[in-house]
Amino acid sequence: MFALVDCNNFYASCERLFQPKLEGLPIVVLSNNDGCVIARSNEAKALGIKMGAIAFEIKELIETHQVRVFSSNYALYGDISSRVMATLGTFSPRIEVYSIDESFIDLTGFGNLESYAQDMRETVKQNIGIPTCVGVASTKTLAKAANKYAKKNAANGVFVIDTEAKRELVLKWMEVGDVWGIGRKLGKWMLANNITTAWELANADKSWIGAKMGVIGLRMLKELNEIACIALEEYPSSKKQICTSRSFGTKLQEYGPISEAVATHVSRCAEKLRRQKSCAAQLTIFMHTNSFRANDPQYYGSISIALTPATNDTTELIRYALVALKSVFKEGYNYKKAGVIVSEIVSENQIQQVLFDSRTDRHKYSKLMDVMDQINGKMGRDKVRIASGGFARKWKLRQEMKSPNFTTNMGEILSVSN
DNA sequence: TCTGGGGTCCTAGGACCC
DNA sequence: TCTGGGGTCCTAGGACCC
Repeated sequence: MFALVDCNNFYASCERLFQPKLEGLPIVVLSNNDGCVIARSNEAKALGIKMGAIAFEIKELIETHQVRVFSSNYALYGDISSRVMATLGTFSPRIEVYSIDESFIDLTGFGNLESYAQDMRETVKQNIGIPTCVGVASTKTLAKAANKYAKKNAANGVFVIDTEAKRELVLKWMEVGDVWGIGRKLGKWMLANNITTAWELANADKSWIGAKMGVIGLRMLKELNEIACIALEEYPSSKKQICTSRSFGTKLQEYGPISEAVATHVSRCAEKLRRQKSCAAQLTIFMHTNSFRANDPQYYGSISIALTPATNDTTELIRYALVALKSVFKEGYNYKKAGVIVSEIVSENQIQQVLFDSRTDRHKYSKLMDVMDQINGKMGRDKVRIASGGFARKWKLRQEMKSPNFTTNMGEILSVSN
């Protein structure tokens, strides 16, 4: 049996943790650059604020109803997430952290699942302060469905599918578009073919689904019918591709600040590579204008270069990246976003060596990176960094309403006065 | 004025091999 | 008139997830 534990309105709940006066009030959290809504408290949902709503378009609604608005604070959410996951980890030897706010937990062999799930919820709420809901079932897809049902219908926040009647109840209640793995396109197609509920999908003609959706569809049918096809993944496999990209706070025309942004993104990618002990053999740089500004001339530039040998050295990656950037940068555009992708990722101890390496002192640089990571790990991100990342940060995000980093920065720790 | 960021898997088709 | 059988690798595009 799998439990799926999902935090309720996670980002909004995190913002409330250290500001309990916000309890009961509508809250929204905005995407990077304060662009659109990515999390809402129940009160905000009740006002009709949609997921993905564009911030400036709902300004009036926000003002009228005194909605509290936050810029996203990923340092906070990430830290709270790891605390939630650590607590959940005490409930089973096998847990898969599926996303920042969700975990699958193996409960095979556990007795009285209903009260055990209830206990997990209460412990997380007690220890961390984050509300959750729990769905339990024999496959991951059904656990997802049970969780969704619990969120809407279960007073105690828990639903266990342990009888055929309960499976039928949930699947008949669930819209087909809400099934895990059915997105916008397939959802539309299902409706056009008179499949409206998860139950109808579970009982649809196999060969017909197979023809349209291939093995993914067949797997989904099995999962909905209690045949588990998707295993618990306790240990995250290393990434095959790593991307760091950001929109700029304002539009940029000049090469200088854009190159600083790119250098900074490269540093992040290199850190992520080193954290998973791997190197990349390909580097892609992209940059583009704002496609929403219909009257602006548009440009999308991108270039990929091979790295031989594969590397995770920040200094080397930045050097390549800036050469690449020069070749795609064109004068005369209003740039909105730039990003870096590293791919063709290999384990750091399985690198194909090259005979004529331009760098003969790799071991020195590798030590340098170790030291940098150690210092930054202890003293905070970018305490030591490569100068081409710049200092003016003209490209930095708009984040006008960010809460303090209550749990990750000593300088911003909650202060209590009498 | 203002529209996020980061991933994975699968399939079809082309090019190539013996 | 007739033209085999069995593979692999790569890429682009489409779909999905949070």
